Amino acid sequence: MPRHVSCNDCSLSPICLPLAVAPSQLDELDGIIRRGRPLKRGEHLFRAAAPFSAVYAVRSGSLKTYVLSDEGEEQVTGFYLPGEIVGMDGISTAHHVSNAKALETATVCEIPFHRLEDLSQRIPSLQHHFFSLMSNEIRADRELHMLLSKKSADDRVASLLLSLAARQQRRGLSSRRFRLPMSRYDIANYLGLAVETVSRIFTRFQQQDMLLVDGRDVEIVDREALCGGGRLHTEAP
Amino acid sequence: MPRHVSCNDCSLSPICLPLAVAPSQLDELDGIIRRGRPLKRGEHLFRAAAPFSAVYAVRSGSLKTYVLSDEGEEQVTGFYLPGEIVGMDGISTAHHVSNAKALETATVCEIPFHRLEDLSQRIPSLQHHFFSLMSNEIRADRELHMLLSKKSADDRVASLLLSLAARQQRRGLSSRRFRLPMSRYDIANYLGLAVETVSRIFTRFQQQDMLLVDGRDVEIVDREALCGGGRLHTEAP
DNA sequence: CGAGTGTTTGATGTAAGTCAAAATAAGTGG
DNA sequence: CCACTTATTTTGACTTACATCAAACACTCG
Repeated sequence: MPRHVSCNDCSLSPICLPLAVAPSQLDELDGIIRRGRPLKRGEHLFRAAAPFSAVYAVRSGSLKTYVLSDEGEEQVTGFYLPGEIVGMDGISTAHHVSNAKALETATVCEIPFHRLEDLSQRIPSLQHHFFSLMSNEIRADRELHMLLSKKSADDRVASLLLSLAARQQRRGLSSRRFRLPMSRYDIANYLGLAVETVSRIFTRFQQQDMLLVDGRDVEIVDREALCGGGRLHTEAP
Repeated sequence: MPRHVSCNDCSLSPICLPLAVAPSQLDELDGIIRRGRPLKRGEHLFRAAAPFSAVYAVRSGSLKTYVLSDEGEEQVTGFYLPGEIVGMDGISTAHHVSNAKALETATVCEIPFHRLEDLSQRIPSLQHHFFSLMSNEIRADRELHMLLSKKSADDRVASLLLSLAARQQRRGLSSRRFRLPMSRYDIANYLGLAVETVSRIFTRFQQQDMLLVDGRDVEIVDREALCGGGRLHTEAP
């Protein structure tokens, strides 16, 4: 992938920020974006407490965000795939509150936030889109809240798989077969489960012919069953 | 409380939207705000799937937001106290995704969202403040995520009590003694616990001289111990 | 090719859920 | 204002889903 592809030429533009900007104004957006060198697996994009100055659009690869509790234990708070925006939780505090780390080789577009704010003053649709993006993030968090507080371990894993599948689809990729960018440990941590539990659920889903698993490669065989929350083809009473 | 108090005269203005608007422009903000009749306990401010047209600033009383799962079970997603903004999760979808219900008699200021967007185009600090507000919401959700996926029932209840205390303080009220606007059921639901568990924890906190509880009236006796997550005065190893 | 992660599988423990029922509080209509 | 109904809260006995502990088994990558 070329280092200095412009928004104009970027294949992600239909699902990224450019979708909110008229073609005639796209150069203005393009002008404030800084394309960085690729991050290697394990490298940090930003760390908690570092000054907040920008949000980032993932161009390739993937990242996870996490926070450390007072006791130093890690909590994975999100996974970010190409076309998604990471770093929006730092806006209110002037410093980042989470850490962002590459799960694999990844490239991001850096969008200096104060310049994005300036631009949003002149491009109403961009302001609106950014409000929407943040609102989406809030909505996703509410769903996660439900997942963590009400749903079984099976439901949680199924739900994450379906979310990843949907996000693949949005990029025009297969929603049936894909490679998980994150470890079982990260999945478990994100979903509030033990690694062993996640591993057992993957094998069980496979035994129940809902999923084909080969390490990090997964194929969703029975989408309906997964939607039904892991409970295999149960009928309502 | 008078029906048509303006932002100028509202005691909440230092912690509400007006804090982001210069006094000279406050009338413009004031002009788009609609003050509704009080909501009675149990009345809905908005319902999921209803068209989204506004966000709301709580002026008095309190509300909870909740979503219903496919199976019809309720998940409480948040509590909103005076000075706080409710309804921001509907921005991206053009319809509300959650329900908002008054926990007690409550009054709100309705802020038509498209007019707020227009105003934000002209008042940069208002745009920034609104980005901040949403970012704050995201950050709070991340903390909740940690709470739900890593922390014990004790920690969760303690954490909610401390959050409510902090929000009391922001309004200039006592952070030691206050009245819980929500039922044990709502607390349990919000924190992903059973009602019985919450009730037991309240009594235990009282036995451990951390809390004084009389129905919904609480007094935080040992703030440190609560911060320490319910684990009574544990030292770091 | 060996050291170090990451993943799977099995055996056992426990925090918190569920079920049941009493005690208390909050409405509500006569 | 009081009797009655309906919600909310508390307490106790029992159950369970998932965590934890332990150990073998793959990758992968210097």
